[in-house]
Amino acid sequence: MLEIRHLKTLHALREADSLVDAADRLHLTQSALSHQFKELEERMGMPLFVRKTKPVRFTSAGLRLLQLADATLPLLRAAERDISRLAGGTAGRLHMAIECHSCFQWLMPTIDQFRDAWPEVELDLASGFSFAPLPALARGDLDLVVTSDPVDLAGITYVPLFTYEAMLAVANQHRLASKAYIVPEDLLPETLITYPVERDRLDIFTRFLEPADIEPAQVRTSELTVMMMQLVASGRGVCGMPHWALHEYSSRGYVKAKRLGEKGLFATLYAAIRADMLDAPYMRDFLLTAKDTSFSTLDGVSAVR
Amino acid sequence: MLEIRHLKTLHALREADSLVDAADRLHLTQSALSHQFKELEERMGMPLFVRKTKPVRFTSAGLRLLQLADATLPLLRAAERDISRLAGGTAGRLHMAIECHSCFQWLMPTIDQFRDAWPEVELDLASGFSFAPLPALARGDLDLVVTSDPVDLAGITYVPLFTYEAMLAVANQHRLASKAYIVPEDLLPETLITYPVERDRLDIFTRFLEPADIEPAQVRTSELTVMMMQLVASGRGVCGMPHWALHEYSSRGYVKAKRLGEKGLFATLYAAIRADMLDAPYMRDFLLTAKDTSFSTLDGVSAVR
DNA sequence: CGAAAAGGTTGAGTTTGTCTCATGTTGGTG
DNA sequence: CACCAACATGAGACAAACTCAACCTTTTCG
Repeated sequence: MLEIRHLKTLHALREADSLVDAADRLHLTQSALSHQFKELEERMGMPLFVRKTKPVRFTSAGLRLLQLADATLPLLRAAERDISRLAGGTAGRLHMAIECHSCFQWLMPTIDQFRDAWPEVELDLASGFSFAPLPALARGDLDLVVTSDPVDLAGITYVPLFTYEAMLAVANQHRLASKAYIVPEDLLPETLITYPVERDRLDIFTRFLEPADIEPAQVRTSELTVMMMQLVASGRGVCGMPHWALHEYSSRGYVKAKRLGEKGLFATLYAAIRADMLDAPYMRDFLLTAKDTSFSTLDGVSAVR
Repeated sequence: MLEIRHLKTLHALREADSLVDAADRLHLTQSALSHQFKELEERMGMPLFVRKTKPVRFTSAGLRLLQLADATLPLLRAAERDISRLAGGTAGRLHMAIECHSCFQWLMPTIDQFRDAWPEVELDLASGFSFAPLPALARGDLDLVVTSDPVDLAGITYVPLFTYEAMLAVANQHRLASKAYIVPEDLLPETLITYPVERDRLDIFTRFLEPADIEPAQVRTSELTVMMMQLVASGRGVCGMPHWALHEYSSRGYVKAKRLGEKGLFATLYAAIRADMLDAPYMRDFLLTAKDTSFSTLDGVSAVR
């Protein structure tokens, strides 16, 4: 019924002040506009503007449609721009979210580097998200989610970034500090410090304590890594943490990092993206950059920054 | 380039879970949709969805267009609904603004009555407007403005509602209370109470005091009519006011209403509307109702409510 | 005052686009 | 292996939208 062409014509007519002028702007003949309006006004059942005046005057119906044009045409242009960016591949959008709470410090250098290489790509990082990130990814609201447990979802692929060891941070003089590795039972009398998230998103519960059916004496949470290290160092608890996040503190002798289980507890971080985004050159580059950065961070004799 | 049809098809495709199904909903053949998408994807330079899966899976580009569809299709529907209301004439919109500060109490019974007669018409009354109402009327943001000074504006017509006399309210024992009528000089030593609006919108200045080049000893403002009457009754000032607004107070002996000038100061209230709205039946009826109500109010032995 | 210019309408003819119909292709399934 | 379901493709039908040319109407200006 109503077409975008009509909205564009109305819009042009407001800018111009006659049909002739508007036709020029639209690269059409004046006759075309006349026909167009005749038919549209017939369909609408009333005139849309008064032709005799200069500039033309719109009727209430015309004004209502202009209002619609003002609301929709910009949206349309924005979408078309986004699409052509997607097609071009040198620019686009990269809205991220991270599930892994201690990934900030690792992600930042990646982002910094990426921003230099792809200044045209619109970067955004949703951190404290109140929504489920994977559905948002599938819906198109997000473009990349960093997660450690890949769930099978149509259209979503997981690109492994790196594997790390989750370790236990204990105070230097802690009774566990001299053990070769930690077993679940060791945590029975301990206070465990975690990030304030659900248990089933913490590997130390899902893959270490719960399989052995062990519950620590106490569990407390903290938002900040430094705060957690503070608590651990002063002997008020222990905490599980990626060894690369721990490195900064253990290498300076603040705390000791202990292996969890005889063979260690390893986890892999994945970048979840929509399958078709694998083709976007900037996405390929981001993933490579992320892997590179993680290697230098992991082997890092240098402190994590 | 991009057409509404495409957005509708995409939308239908998301609800359905195959091209065949979507085609059914749109009352088209599957072939039509296939052609449509082929051409659209060609224009966009990339696929919009994956066909092999059930339900279909959208690519990033497809999701972006769906987002556009979600944003624009509702706007479109709303506009079409408004237009068909305008055409039908039994329903529509009537957003009003009043320039005349003391018109509320007069307008209310009109509105009450109108609402009963035209329940389908969406009524709104913008009172404390920070914007200029007449341009808003021309733009289509408003549909009716009650004003006492009609300025010539393309496409705007003024329908006279009623003529009233502006009078001066004074305390019963006031020195002016016994005069047959008030002359500008009488106000020289007085405190004049007005509504808090610009002077050039107050008839007592523009058409009574300023022509005689008289300035009252003091001018103070008040928002509420009752408050102004209170001040007048206790002898702390005088105020100009439509006689119908004054009637409630003067008829009960709280204040006295005096004529301004020998022949009185008369003003006419107009309803400003866009010319083409004169044809809308509900608008015609509103204007008639307004005139009727104003008559009963004006002759009103009954108090204004 | 009359002619030219400018804005708009209308009808005919042409182009373009969009649908249907018929048929071909592909991937999964009893 | 044949069949089915989903989708693709080509040809033709039809409608929509544009251009061209002629015509009407109002304004402008010598």
